Amino acid sequence: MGMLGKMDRIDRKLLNLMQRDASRTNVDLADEVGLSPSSCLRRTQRLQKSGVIDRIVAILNPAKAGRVIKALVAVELKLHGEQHMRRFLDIAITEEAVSHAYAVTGETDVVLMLRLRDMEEFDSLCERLFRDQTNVARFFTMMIIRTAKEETAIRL
Amino acid sequence: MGMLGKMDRIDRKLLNLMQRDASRTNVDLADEVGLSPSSCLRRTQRLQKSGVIDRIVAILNPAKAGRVIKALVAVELKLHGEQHMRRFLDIAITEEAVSHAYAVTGETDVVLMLRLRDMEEFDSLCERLFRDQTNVARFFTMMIIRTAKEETAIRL
DNA sequence: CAGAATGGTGCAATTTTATTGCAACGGCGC
DNA sequence: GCGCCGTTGCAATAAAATTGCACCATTCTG
Repeated sequence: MGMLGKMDRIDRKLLNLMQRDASRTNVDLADEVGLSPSSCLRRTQRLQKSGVIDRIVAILNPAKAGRVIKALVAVELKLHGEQHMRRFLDIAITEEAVSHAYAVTGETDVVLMLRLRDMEEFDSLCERLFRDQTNVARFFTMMIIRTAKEETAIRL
Repeated sequence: MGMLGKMDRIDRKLLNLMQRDASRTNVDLADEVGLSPSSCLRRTQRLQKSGVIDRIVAILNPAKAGRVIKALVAVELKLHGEQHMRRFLDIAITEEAVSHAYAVTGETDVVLMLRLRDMEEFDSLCERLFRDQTNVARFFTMMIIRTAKEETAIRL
């Protein structure tokens, strides 16, 4: 799995740069890491084919694209079997407002991250996910007051 | 803030496509949304300048880049004032293993998302963040067993 | 140790893409 | 109707990506 061993300092530098800004041209990146454009390009292409770089995506400004309200919900299931867990997660991940869904250890069984347009969407979501027939014993809602850090990049 | 009103169907289509794969060429995108390359390019440039597109980044495969272990930690502070909250968050966000940090409502005050190389890193992190002098009353660790969904894209 | 094999590099030629000027088109208010 | 504004497509230009090639360093092998 880990391909860190096959990577040198320049690969790591490239990955760090591209995690910050992947819109830079190959020529630009090559200049910064001190390689020729062709050589730099071969590295980035190799990093993509090997899967170290999963994909290149556009990150939107949530405030300018709607869905401003964020919340975390810790869910405790009634039935704790593997199949019950999977069933609940399958339902949860189909919801557009659910951006993250994790099975976790501890007091609760599942943690969901929500991105909501408004509280009405929260209300209707709760009705769909946390009703009697969905195997939910209890759930604890944590509205996110402030986002101090939200970092998808992996430091290398 | 919300600039959704000024966007038409093609803008939304472009944003959805670019959130999935921003490595596609402008020519390719133009073809898919049914515009000429020049016109399509002007749209994507406008979306970037207006800030709807915050940035273009490379997403790495965590398993192939280290930091395989993920955990959520709910933290309850001793002192709940605004300045105490800020002080704790300021310390937390400087930690590389802390990928997300939120101030939240509910039983606890702060939720952290951790990305760890190994449990030793978790141990040392706890010593730095959750000691007496860091204003932490209690903390609840939830190791992430399974990631059912992890979506940064915003559906439009 | 010599020679081959492997992998990475820079250069230069070629192909592809991005960028820009320009005229035309459509909606809208006056 | 007429002009205004923003958007479009086309074509020319500039920039970037891609590829073939020869060269160099390291490692493997006999």
